[in-house]
Amino acid sequence: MLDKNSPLPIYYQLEQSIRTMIENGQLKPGELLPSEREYAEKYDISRMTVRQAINNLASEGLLVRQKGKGTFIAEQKIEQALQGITSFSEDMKARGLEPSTEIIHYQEEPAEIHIAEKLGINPDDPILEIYRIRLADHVPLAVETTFTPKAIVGNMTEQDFSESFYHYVEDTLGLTITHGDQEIESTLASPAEIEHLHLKKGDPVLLLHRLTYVSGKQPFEYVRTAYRADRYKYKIQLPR
Amino acid sequence: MLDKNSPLPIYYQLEQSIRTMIENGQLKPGELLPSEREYAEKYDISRMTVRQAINNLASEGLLVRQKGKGTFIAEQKIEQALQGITSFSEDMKARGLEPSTEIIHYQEEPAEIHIAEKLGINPDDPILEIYRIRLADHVPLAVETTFTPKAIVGNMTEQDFSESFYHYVEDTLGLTITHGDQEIESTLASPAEIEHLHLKKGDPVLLLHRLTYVSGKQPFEYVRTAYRADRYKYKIQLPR
DNA sequence: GTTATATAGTTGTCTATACATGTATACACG
DNA sequence: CGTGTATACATGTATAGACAACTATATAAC
Repeated sequence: MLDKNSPLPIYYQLEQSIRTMIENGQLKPGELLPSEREYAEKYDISRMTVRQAINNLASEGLLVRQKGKGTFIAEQKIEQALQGITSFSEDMKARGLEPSTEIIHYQEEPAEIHIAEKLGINPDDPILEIYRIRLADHVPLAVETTFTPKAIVGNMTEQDFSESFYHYVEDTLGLTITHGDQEIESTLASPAEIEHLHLKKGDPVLLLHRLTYVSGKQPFEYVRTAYRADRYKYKIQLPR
Repeated sequence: MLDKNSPLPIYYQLEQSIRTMIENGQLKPGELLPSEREYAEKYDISRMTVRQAINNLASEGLLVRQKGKGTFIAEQKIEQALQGITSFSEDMKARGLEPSTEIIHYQEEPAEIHIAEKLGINPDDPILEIYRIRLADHVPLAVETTFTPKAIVGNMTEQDFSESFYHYVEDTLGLTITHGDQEIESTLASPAEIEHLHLKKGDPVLLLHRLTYVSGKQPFEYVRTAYRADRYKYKIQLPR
C-alpha cells in the first residue's frame, strides 16, 4: 500500500490514501476511522507519522478527532456555496427561486475616472456597461450594473454575457476567477431604483459592490447591485 | 517563561507566547523567528514540542516556514481578518479607528421562543442579554444586542465579557469557534436606534445578524448589530 | 575571477517510547 | 438494583535522537 522508498513522505501517502477512500465512499461520513495504533501496525510505521497524516486531514475538516473515542469521518459541509463568489442566478437557485433577467442596456463606452481606477485601467479606455433588472420568480428584486474592460473580454456578445458571464470568462477566455472584494451598505433607493423595483420614496435598498479578480490581481468586473431591502437578505457562512 | 507544571500544554503556552509577541509588535512582519533548536534549548523542551507550536501558528497563516532558511512572521494579516468572523473591535482596528463600548444593560433572563430556537435551547432556559452602544473614535456607530446561553458561558462576569468575549470562550471555556451564519439586510432605523445613534426618522441602517458556533454545531451566541448606514460599509473578501 | 567543495545551520521526516487524559464496558461489591 | 472499580483502548502530550533536504557562506582548487 505505502511505498517507503518513494520520494513522497509516508505521512503524505497515508494522507492521500485516506482522502481517496473518503472521496470514493469507502469511508462514509460519521464512520469511525481505524485507530492510530492500527494504522501504525498495519503499515509498520510510527504512530507519530500516522498522527501527522490524520492531523492534516483533521485541520482540513475532513476528519474529526475525539479524545478517548477515536477519529471520525466528518459530516458533509452543507452550505459551502454561500462562502464564495456567487452570481445572481446561483444565489437565487440556492434559495429555491427562479432567476430571470431583463437587460435595459448593453453598451460600449469610455471609462469614467472612478470606474477606471477600480478596474486598474486608464480613463477613457473602452469598457462595457450593462444595466439589468434581476427578477426572482418573475418579480423585480434588484437592479445591477456591470462594468468590464473591453481589453479583457474582447468581442463578447450580449448572448455570451447573458448565458453565463463567469463561465465565459473562465472557459472561453481561459482565465481563473480568484477572489472578490465586496462592500455592502444600506441606503435609500434612488429615483431609477424606485422606478425599476416598484418602490416608493424613502424605501431602503441593500447596496452591494464587488470588484472581481482573475489571476490573483487583475480586476475584470466591477458590479453594483441594489436589492429591494424588504425582499432580500445577504447570507454568508463565515469560517473561524 | 513557560510553566512545565501548568495544566496547559507546553506547546500551547509557547504558541500563545509567540502569538502575543506578534500582536505586541515585538516580532514584526517579515522578521525571522528564532530557530526551532534555539527555542528548544532556551526553554529546555523537545524540538518536536516547539514544532507543534510553530506548526499551529503556520497553519493559521501567522508564520511562514521556509525549508533551509527559517520561519518568518507573515506579512499583512489585515486583509485576512475580513474573510472570517471578526469582533467589532477587530473590525474597527483594521479600519484604523479606535473602538470603544458603552454597556446599556447586561442581564440574565429566560429565552424568548425565537431566540431559543436560534440558539438551539428550550424556551425560558436562562440566557444573558447584553445591549451595547459601539463607538468608533468616540462617535456612536452601532448598537449591538448579544444573546448567549448561561448553560455555555456559566458565570461569566460583565468584566470577562467586555474584555474579550471570544477570547473568554476559546481560552477560558476551552471551546473552539468554528464558524458563523451571517445575514445582512437594510432597514429603516427603529426609535431606539434613532435615539442611540443620533439619527432622524427615515434614516436607513445596516442590520447584521450572526449566529456563531463552537465545535462545528453548537451555537453559543446570537448577535444583532445595527450600523449607521452613512458611516459604515460591510467589507469582505470572497474566495474563488 | 570562477568554480567546486566543504561546512554549518535551517526546516522536514521518521522512529521508539513513555505517560497523561478521556471514554466505554465488564464486573464485583454493597 | 445501583455503584464504584478495574480494565482496555482511544487520542493528547512530550521526549531524545537520527537522518534527509535545502540554503547560505566560506574556502580551496583551477
